[in-house]
Amino acid sequence: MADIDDRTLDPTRKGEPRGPDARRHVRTLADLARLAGVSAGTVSRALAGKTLVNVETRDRIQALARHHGFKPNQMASKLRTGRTGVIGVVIPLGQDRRGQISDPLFLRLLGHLADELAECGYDIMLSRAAPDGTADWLERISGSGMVDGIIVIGQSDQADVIEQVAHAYRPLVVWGQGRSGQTQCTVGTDNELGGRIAVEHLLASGARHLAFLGQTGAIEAAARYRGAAAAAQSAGAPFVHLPVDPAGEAMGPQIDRALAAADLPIEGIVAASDLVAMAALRILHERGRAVPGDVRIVGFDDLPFAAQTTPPLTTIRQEIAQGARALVERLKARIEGQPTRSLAMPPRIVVRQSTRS
Amino acid sequence: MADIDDRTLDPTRKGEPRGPDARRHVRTLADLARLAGVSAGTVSRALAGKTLVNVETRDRIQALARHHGFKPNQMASKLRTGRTGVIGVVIPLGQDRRGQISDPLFLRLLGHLADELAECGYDIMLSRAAPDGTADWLERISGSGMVDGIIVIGQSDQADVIEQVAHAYRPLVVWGQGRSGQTQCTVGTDNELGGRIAVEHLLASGARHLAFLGQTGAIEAAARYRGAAAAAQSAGAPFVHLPVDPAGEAMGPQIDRALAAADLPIEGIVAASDLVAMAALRILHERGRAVPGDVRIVGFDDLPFAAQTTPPLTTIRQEIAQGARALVERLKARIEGQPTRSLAMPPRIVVRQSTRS
DNA sequence: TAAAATATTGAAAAGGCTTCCGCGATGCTC
DNA sequence: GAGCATCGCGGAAGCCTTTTCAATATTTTA
Repeated sequence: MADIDDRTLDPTRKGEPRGPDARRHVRTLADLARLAGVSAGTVSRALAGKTLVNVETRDRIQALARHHGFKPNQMASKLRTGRTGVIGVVIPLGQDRRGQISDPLFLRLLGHLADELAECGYDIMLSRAAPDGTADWLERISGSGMVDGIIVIGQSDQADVIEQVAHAYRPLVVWGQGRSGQTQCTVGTDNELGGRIAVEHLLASGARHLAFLGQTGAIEAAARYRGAAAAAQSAGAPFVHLPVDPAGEAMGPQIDRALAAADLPIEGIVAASDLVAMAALRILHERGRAVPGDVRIVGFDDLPFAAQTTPPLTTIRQEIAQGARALVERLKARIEGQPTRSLAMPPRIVVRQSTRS
Repeated sequence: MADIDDRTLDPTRKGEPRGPDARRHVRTLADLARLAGVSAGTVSRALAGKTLVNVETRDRIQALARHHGFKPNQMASKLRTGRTGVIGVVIPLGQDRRGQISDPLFLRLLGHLADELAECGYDIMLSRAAPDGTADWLERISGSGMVDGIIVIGQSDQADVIEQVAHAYRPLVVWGQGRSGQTQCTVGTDNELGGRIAVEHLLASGARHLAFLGQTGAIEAAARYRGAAAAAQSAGAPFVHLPVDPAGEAMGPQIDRALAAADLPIEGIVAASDLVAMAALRILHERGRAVPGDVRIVGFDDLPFAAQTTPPLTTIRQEIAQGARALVERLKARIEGQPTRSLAMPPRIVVRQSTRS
């Protein structure tokens, strides 16, 4: 560990943390009001840009505030108005993944949400919640007046808890697989359709003996599997499930074993995610099976790296930018008390070399 | 777009949003105090778990609060105590990347920060800031009493602005490349050392004609290049710079051109990031150049997919989990007014097949 | 020119919580 | 049994804004 020269401790600035030239006496509206020779109320109105103040006093006060680097205390403001301007974004951690937000898709969705919410003036309060069996992880956020609304990214295994909270707390939207008859408003990809599209594409490209690679514990992966299996069945194509753990180090050997265990020579693979597909590409290459020559592979998500695999990966693309927009739009509607409908976005297949012969 | 059945609009719950059985009269401490037959102060102490209240009244009040689903209003609490329990995490967007947090390393670091901060009871306020030439994007957050401290992820091209704010606002730490003589406290990888390690590894594995692949606009990438170039020079090995754009769609063709343009047969490549390295692997494979046989490649970051490329990628690993811990630890120290030192973590090379002959 | 309307501003009341201060009541010491 | 420390709790001040409400000052209208 190399230490870098650091002059953080400036002895001349020991007591009060004050600005460059001691103009930091201004901490509250009242301070600024005194300086401007008006009342606190007027300052408040002026800084809020209200028209009820004389234009020139307003400009004068704003200039003064800028000069002193004064920003009204947000906590007081939020308390008074009852509006926080903050949206809680919470990612429930399933019991399997311990203490680490790992899903790259969620992370990217978060990035898009940050854009969308910033666009309409909201700040984001991020919580990675470790469900503990009760609904407390969610109610801690919804019930404390900290946020104006909540976006839950991924239900994990907490769909029931979320549903329960959604009954009493309206400004709440969820990214994930929707279920019919639910109260909560979900936005997500139609995973079942995605699985079907993948299988149909494989069949059309000439593959007949198919496999689904990856675990189906998550509700989304299960839907993908269902769709794929249904499509294979209706085409009369053989279809097996090869479960491998997407997170662990051992994914390589697992895929290896799974492929070896299949008693048919697999010709087409639907992977539960791009990362699984990528690992499969590598394993197959190492075993000397050509892609797409011997085996074709379809991934899921279309993360940025999917275009850079060897060979580039055909994949079922989730439109997360669009999803983020839909989530925010619905949340805003719900905050205003309007009704919303859940949305299952149809995925789109992006065909690259891994299925092109 | 398929619509899912949604019973969100329950006509029986039109007016006040109240809980299942109308026990939602409890909105404030005073309400609960009335119910419990004590004063508001006592309720406050009881819910805070203070020892100044009788154990049995405390338990009684806590049970009552739980039963009514009451959580103290955070805004009021924060206003009163002056402590927000919130850390601002801000990612400045350089002018090049327009409106999208894209760097997967930053996103992963964010995940680790979420873990670390949750650990010590902090919430995260996430801001993706679009710098506008002034320091306002940062002061908006630091100056408004919204957060107890700030973590900046990646300086982008705002190092000077950050430095300026750091003079007046102490609870601020930065992820990124440190510079000597700075006031701000940075934690980051020693990128220069990383570049050097990569080149030394390539040289040791027998490659002599080397190239650095990727742009050096970002301060971190520039340091990697510097280290690599210095190591190559001191070994007397030929070294060229092939700039390609890491973000755009056109990276493939760019790499193609860059490799074709080099007048020497490149034997070893240091990539600016894993994603660039991955694209290079693909291009080389398509052109029939064997990795590691003809060319060896070293990536940078060690993102999860680096282990799954074909062949698996040797890469300079950034210890971001450790980095997140260091950031939070330093931030806590600074919040308490203690001095801190910047930290440049030595990276570690992870050797995989892409450099193993 | 008087009356009414408008434009600005000040004073003060929330908003919900935390915490200092102080008062009874209880337990202890000698 | 008197004096003293402790305990448990109620009362009230204060955190800093926003937003009425009312009061002046300025115009406009009749």
